[in-house]
Amino acid sequence: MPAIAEQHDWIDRFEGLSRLEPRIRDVLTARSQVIRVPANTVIFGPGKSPDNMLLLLDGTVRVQQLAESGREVVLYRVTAGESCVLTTACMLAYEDYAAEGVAETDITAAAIPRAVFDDLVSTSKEFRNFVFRAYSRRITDLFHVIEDIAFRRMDIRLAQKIIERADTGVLKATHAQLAAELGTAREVISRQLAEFQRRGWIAQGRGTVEILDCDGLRKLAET
Amino acid sequence: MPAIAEQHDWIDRFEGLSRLEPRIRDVLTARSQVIRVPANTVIFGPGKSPDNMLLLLDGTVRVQQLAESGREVVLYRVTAGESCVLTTACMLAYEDYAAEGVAETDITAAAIPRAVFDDLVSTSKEFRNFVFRAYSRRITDLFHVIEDIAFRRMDIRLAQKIIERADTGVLKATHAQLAAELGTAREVISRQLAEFQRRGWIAQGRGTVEILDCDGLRKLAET
DNA sequence: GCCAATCAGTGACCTAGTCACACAAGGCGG
DNA sequence: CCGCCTTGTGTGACTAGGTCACTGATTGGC
Repeated sequence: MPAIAEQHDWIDRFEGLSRLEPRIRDVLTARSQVIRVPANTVIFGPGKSPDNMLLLLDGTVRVQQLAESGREVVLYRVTAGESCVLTTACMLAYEDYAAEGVAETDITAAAIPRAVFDDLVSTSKEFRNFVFRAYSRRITDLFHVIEDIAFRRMDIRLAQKIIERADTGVLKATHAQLAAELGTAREVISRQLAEFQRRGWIAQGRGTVEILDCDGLRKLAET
Repeated sequence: MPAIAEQHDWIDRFEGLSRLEPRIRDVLTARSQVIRVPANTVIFGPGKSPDNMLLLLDGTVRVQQLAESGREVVLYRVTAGESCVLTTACMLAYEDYAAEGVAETDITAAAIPRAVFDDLVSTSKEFRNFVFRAYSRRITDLFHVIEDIAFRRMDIRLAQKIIERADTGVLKATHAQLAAELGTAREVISRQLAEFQRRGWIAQGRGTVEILDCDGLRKLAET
């Protein structure tokens, strides 16, 4: 059986939980459970609300909005060290969401049952802060999405997305995936990428975009 | 001095607070304050976070997103009997919002200081539910905005908006205001309204839209 | 009655999304 | 290794929506 300190270990991966009251740390570790979920699992979605709040330990969860037309937009990603507060919102769901959360990689997460969540919110000021800050962050993310979609040009948004998601200089994604990411149509992406290529900023392969001139992209993205 | 029952009165205007624990009702009334704010006051916005959570007793608050370009979108409205949870989010602000809340009419609201809010969340399960439900509702609203902007046609959105906001059959709003409402440009509204008029669905005046054929509009809106 | 501010209409032009394709690259069973 | 199927990409024609630069109309204030 692992020592208490070891059990507590994962909590420290959450910035917002570092100052959690010791007593609360015990409750959190004792009454939550570390779970593993394979990539591409739908964690929550229309008609599928989970009964646990998830604190992501490893991997990323993509939260996206689906339209009846089949088009999509990515709203935000939950990365390791963050909580999926919308899960909480789903648990208390006022109405069914049109959004879904998908495991983008294999993930491990601490699952906090609803009752425990309620208990923690009630008894720990630090946990309350953590939860409200997480909400705040997500709402800010949504505001950015709205601003982007409503007011920014596609070429700029695409350039940003490429920079943001191509850590190694090569982005593995099809045009269709990038379109879903930005809430537009595949053809639009194809045309924009063709233009980027013509300008020598990128090279394309089947399912990949390679950055050749990051500065070129960045200059556009910062417009 | 008003009787306790009378002091509690406003609480009952909030559906979500009807089952509040009696002890909590007392705290809420004793430690919150009813305030009045004239129309067009900016309640919160970039660089202006309030230190109270507001429960709206009368009037409406319009929450809108501003772009540097000067364009706007209305995100949602808070009406009497609802709480302005984003106010809370602002209080704990993770980051400055690009959104602002404006009193659309003269309003009266119960202001709950931050400390009291925290206290209530901690001690009352009913109040917690109320708060989380309010968050959930707002997030749902934001999802709808995203869906609308990203995937729906302007003519449909405009028709819906007209129906939604013209209770008496006459809508008092300039083209520019409708454009800000939907996050588009004034010219687009002008052209769409001209088309609606041509079809005999509406009549226009300076700053007004009169519905002539609600069924016509509705048929479009339900597409 | 005049002026300035506000509101609405319009054409030209550009960006974005839709539709209907053609075509190319890999994957795989035979 | 070949044909075939799936998936990914390219393209032209067209519609919808957004921008720009105007004009003209209405109205409230002096």
